[in-house]
Amino acid sequence: MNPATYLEHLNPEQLAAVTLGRQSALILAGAGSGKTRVLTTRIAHLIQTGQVSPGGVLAVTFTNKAAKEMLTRISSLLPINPRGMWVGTFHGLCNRLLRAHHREANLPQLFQILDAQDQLSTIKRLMKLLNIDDEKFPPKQVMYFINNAKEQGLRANDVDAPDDMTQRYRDIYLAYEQQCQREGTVDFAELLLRSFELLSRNEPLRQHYQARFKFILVDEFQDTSRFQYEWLKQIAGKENAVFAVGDDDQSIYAFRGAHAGNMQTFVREFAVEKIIKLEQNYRSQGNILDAANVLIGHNSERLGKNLWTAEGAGEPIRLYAADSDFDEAQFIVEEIRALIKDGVAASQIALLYRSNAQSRVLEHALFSASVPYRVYGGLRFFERQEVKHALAYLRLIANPEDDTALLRVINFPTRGIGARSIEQLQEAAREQGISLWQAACMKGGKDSTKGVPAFVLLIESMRHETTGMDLAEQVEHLLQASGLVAHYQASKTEADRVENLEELINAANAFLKEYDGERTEEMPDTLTAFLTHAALEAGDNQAQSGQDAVQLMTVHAAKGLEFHSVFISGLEEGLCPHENSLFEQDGLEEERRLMYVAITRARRRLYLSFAQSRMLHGQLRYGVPSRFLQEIPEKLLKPINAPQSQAAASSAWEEPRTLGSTGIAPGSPSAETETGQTFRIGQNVLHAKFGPGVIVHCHGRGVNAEVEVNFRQSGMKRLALQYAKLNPA
DNA sequence: GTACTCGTCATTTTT
DNA sequence: TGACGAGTAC
Repeated sequence: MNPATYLEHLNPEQLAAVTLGRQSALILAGAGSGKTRVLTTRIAHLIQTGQVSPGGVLAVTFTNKAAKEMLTRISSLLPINPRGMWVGTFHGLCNRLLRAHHREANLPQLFQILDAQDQLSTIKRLMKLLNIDDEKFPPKQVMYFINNAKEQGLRANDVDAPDDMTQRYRDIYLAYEQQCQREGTVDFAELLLRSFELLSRNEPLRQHYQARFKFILVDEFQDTSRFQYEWLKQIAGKENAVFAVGDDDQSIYAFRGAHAGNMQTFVREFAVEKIIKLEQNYRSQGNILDAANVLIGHNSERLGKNLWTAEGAGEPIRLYAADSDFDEAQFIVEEIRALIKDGVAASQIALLYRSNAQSRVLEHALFSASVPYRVYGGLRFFERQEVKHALAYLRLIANPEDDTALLRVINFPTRGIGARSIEQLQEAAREQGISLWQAACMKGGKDSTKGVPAFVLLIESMRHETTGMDLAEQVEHLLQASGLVAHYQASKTEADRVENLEELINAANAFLKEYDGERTEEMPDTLTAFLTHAALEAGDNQAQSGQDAVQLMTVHAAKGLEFHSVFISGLEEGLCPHENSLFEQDGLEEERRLMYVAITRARRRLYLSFAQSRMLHGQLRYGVPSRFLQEIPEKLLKPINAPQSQAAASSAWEEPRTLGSTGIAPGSPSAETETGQTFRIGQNVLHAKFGPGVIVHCHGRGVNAEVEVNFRQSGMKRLALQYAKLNPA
């Protein structure tokens, strides 16, 4: 394509970002401001104008989906083979690096990648072996400890252990480290750490890559963790230009290590001169953007940005106050039907919520009204147990030393190898410092038609019979030979899993088509490549795709997407913002960003709703409208109703309304104690006896001050502040 | 080994 | 409320 053509439709800021020379820059790209376009156009432009060859480009994204999208869009701009470019997730790129330099990284070339499940089961197994009480040391905590250490760049021996407890954790970490090394397995955090160490310890290698990647681009920079940032520094060196694109207002993954503060650090450490703000929004209409802008304005830790649109104000934001979660769902379904009737595609309607538990009522209502819908979340394809079983057989073919895989299938389908035999194997393996597979092979002997010897034979014959087959044939053969298909077919309750096994053959075929022609020096083995693919991208996590259906998902899952119409439901204190977040550092601001992300998903129509009562954990809870609703200017909102039920009339709703017509409870109906301590509706409190709860109703002052509190455990209580030991949470 | 019961737990999640 | 894991009984 002619450069003039693809540069033509960019706005001035986008153009400046795209055509920036070789210098580090921070692009603050607001929601819907065309950041992917900027990224891909820049890469195309750099190559087109000869500033760099494809091999000199490194682009990092957070999801495989984003990486794929980027490659597709670059290919549509440029007639080049994008293969020379390194575009991928942090983990994908680390994998590539480690495969290419496995010797230097002290790994077998065919190392296997453990997903979170595998990692946890490895830890559990190890702890059992070491006789560690899993009550005192919950395996999940151990996993968290290990990953946390790795995220700080620490090996087991580097971890500070001031007390016995930590020391014990460290011991397990050490054992885990050794176990992985023995098995040739690598977890997600290890991919990062290992490749970081590879680069930092191997100067020639580091220089090689630093010389190669002249232009480094990072997408969703606000989501980088501290360690990922260090990793970037390592590969970028001092000379190279890092082009970081991100939006601090959309940082919603702090809970899993994202550190938006990297943006400021980056500006400082990379001597960034150019900070370009992309503020023109091409997605939402004015009212929606105004609401988003005002809301996010309540956050203090911001780099500062204001979205605007060339389009008109559009429709007002609709606000619905529901009596109950049931009523809320009912309302949403009615509106959805009306929208669909007006010609909006069902797939252009999204139903967003803070936590997955909220989807149930909504699903139920949609189902009853026979509105087609699709729920995102839940198990992903490669995480399903039947698929993991099948993959375990594949893994054993590729590498029999893989204890995790062996344990997974040594007795699945059942073949008479009980817990005792397995313990014996583990015992033998530990004593002699060998793998379970080796121990199993030695246990040969008398009757090779049963038990462990039969299993050894089975795996070996599988390996022989599959040599020479292509990947899909191998998968198909293993499914049969292992007895997996027969097992599931025979099952009454799990027969549907056979479909997924068949789907695995399709996945193998699809994988072959996509990757086999492009075998690289880093990845000569198709089987390992496929297993890596399975671990690194677990596949879709949406149920039944296809079909035009309403989309249900958490706000987190909606990031990066857009819809004609968006419903944000459950806007109650305790849910959104989530009560747990209030205890966290920067928690409330992150919740507000979440709300910001949710709002900016909508193109034309936005519905906000809350319910005064909601079934949660089997208990009826009375909620108070989210403070975020009060932060949105009233003039942008159009109340659909005022609450009318008896329940509503007798509860918090009777308090004077400062916001009048919107039906939003005021921010300050409060009760004050003699000592001057005040409590207000919606506030989270802690009671000495009843534990945590939310204030639902306040009345009186001084010695007469009373509050009604909905306690998490014990439900509604009316307390006289004079006596109750109530503290703000 | 499997089917059942009981107890526990309950944001958000990609790689 | 309901999903899941561990433990128990056959």
